[in-house]
Amino acid sequence: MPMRRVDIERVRSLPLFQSAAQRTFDNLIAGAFLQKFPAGTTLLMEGDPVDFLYVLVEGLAELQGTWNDKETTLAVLRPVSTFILAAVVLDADALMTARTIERSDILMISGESVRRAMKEDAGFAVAVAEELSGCYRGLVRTVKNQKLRGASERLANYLLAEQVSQGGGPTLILPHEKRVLASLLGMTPENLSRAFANLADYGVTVSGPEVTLLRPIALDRMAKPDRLIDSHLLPSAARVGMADRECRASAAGTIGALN
Amino acid sequence: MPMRRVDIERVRSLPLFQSAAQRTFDNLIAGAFLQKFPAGTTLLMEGDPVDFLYVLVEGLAELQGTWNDKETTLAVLRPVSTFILAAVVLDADALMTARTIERSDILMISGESVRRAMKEDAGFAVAVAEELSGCYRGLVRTVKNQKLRGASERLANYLLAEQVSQGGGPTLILPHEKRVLASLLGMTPENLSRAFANLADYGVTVSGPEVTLLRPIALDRMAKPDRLIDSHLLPSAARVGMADRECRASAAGTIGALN
DNA sequence: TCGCCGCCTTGATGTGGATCAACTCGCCTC
DNA sequence: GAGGCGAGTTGATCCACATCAAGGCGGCGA
Repeated sequence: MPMRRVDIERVRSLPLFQSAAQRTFDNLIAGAFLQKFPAGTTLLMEGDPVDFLYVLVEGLAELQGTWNDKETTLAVLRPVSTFILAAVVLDADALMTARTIERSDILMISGESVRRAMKEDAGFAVAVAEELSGCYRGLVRTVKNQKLRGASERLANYLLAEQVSQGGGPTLILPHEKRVLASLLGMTPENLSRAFANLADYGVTVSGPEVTLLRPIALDRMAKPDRLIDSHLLPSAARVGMADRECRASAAGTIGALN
Repeated sequence: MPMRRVDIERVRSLPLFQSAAQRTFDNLIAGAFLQKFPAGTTLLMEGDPVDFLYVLVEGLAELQGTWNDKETTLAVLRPVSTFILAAVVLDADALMTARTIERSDILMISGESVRRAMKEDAGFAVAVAEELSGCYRGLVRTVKNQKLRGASERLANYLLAEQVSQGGGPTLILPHEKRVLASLLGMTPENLSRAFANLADYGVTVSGPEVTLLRPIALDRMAKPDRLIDSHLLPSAARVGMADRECRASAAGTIGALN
């Protein structure tokens, strides 16, 4: 329950908190608490009022949306990222359900104190606006990805993005069940299997959670990744700093800090 | 080119600017200019650097995304709304193309000065964060709408939303060409026609741009609108103020202030 | 007034993806 | 080690939606 110094440092170094005054940051974490949740825990239900800003410090979590008994995954979050920020800022009800995928450590910061901190510390308010801008742009990418691409194209681009985020080697590990990936990419599990089968022609081989890209150039040619949809291809690597936090948000995949 | 007092007042009363200090506001519009554009003008191309925050004061505009020679409409904007805010905050390239649909009056505010104003005026920075939160949530609704509903369901919900936004009468006027609507709803024009035909069973009759809902209850039962997707059904109408700006963002339709 | 040109509609056909059902395989329990 | 999951794959079928091809209709310019 009490935060370790290490965890505090990790949170402090998030873009969201980096430019906040020390006093602001102290106030924020003063009333916050770190909690461990087992896999599969629902942290927050769609439609519920949101009392906390959540920070995933360790583990894996998922944001999903529901309608008419259908369910879809909107994002998979990995550490360290914040979520539910927009609802906190507006003090509104959650539009998405948040669930842990793995056992996770989650920091919960009072929403009320976040709103207060924004009013008192312009630096923090700016950071919040920047974070939200990145989230927003991540979602724009997601919508374009959904509306403009077919299923295998979405998968191909997801794989290419995962590849770079896992170091660029030819083989990568799917970070979670295929069923979750299918939902994230907007298809059924059955269809994800078939999409993988299609990509075999482009040198994609699958073995359990392990995917190897044997012909990355061929795959790239079919995937046609685009910097205005797929955030893994950065403009030039020059601007690594602040404003680039957007780059953590991937259209098809793990959206860094979503809400 | 010089702004009329009326226009200034309209802009000033936007949620984005309401809580800004007078001095901040004056600085912002000092370097701004109002310009008229004919219908079909491209204001900003996908991928271009963004130098201005745009405010649609009069007319109708559209935001679209492209990939691989395909095009899709992400939002239709009506006055008064701002757009391209997220890109301005991050000083990043545009992810969407902005086009006028009708002859429009557009106010352009220096992006640089917006970023400066945020740092100097915490009230304004908070307003920007709130605006972005609303935009973000609008997009979450859009994604859910897209991934969870079928074409006729999307159309039905669009019509119900338009109905309330046009005063609640049984007949409403489509604000733009059907082809744009089709793209916005994620289908082809041909399919939009057929979707309208489907809805005939639920009392929807179409005559040119004029749509009449003869059996709103039946239509509602098939559309299954949901407050977590369709923002036209507000929680309680109690909170009309600030934080509720989000309500202007409609999942399927005219997203109030998008970027 | 005629004729052209978009927008919209309608029909015929094709296809991507959903659905339903069966089967495998690894894992966990007993 | 037998049984029983639940995840994943595979195949058969179905359906929603896209695509292709005409045709109607209204607006606008010559």
